[in-house]
Amino acid sequence: MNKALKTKEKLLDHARALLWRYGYSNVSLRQIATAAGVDVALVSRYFGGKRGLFEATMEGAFDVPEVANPQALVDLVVQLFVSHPRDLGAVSILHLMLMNAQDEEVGELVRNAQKASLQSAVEQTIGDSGRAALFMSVILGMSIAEKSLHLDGIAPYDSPEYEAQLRHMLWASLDFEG
Amino acid sequence: MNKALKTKEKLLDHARALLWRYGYSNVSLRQIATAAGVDVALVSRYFGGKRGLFEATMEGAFDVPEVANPQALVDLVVQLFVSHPRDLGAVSILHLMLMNAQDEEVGELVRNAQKASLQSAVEQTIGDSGRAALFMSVILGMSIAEKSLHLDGIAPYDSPEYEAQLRHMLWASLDFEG
DNA sequence: CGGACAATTCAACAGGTGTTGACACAACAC
DNA sequence: GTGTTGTGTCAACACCTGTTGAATTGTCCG
Repeated sequence: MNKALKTKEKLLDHARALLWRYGYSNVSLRQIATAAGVDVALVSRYFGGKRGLFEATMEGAFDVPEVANPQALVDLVVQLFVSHPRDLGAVSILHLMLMNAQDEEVGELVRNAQKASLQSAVEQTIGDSGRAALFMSVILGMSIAEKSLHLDGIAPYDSPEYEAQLRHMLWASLDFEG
Repeated sequence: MNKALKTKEKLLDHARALLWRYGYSNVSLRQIATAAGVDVALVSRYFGGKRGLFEATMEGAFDVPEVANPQALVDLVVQLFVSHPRDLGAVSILHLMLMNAQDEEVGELVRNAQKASLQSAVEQTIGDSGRAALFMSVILGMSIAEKSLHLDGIAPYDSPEYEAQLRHMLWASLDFEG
């Protein structure tokens, strides 16, 4: 019983790393199983299939700490992306959104989960759903520009320039008067 | 000879519609060929394979009209996304970027083409590569938020609220002082 | 009509996918 | 020890993928 739990978590870890990063349909169960050092068949045995494995990886994925006010929210985002870019947390759920939200098979799952926890939390501390959406769009846009499109003008995550750009755009989103 | 050109273009049209929208690895040649009403084998015969077909669809994809100044650039973007959202142009090359820039097989191709034409054009009219990158990130972020994540707070493309949000964020990107 | 060549269809291929059921091995209960 | 259950391995399945070469149809010229 204990042993099985360990291999389940090994599968979950590598599934998160691969499925989130490269997208649900771009990673095969055999890749995941090989990375985890276990047999492919165990995925279907333990999680009921590929989709079940993916659903399991999303458990609590969008949980977010409570934040008092917009100022603190900006600081938190900056801290997550600039100061601790290596903490899988923020960067990897960004991959989860960017790579899987449009997938035909699991897209709705991702969108609903995001909406239910992350987005509603942001809306709550910002107060307005319009500004909250703009706030999210800044994070998404900056990330896409940097890591997916490799735009030259955007500094790497780890730099003070990136922090300045990110802060500027985040505050701009909060300044919007609808 | 003329007949072949017609079917080539039929293939190209449906390839653009499907590959750009759903991503290179999420669409099969048989889907494209069926949609175009031709045989799968013709893809390899005429374009040398799936990758060749995709490359052909990207010919001139990121070509962009010359724009005099940032003001006109903002107006153009607003016009493309708000006034004429049904014109395939802007929306579909956005899909091209969002769905394929991270693909393992054709990602670099897309990123290079984008960089070579669209991005450099934007940089030229804005004058600063940092602000230009932020400008692009606004478009990307707003699009992802609206069409991929389906954020509630963002109005649909066709509405005056969306135009106000878009204009606000675009100008904010141009206000950045690096 | 007949021939020549372009245009298209068809069947098959090798490889990869998720999933399944039968089997082998371990760990523990009695 | 034997038996039982949890745990993992293996081979095979049906299906889909991109690609290929041979066979077929279509089209225009003499």
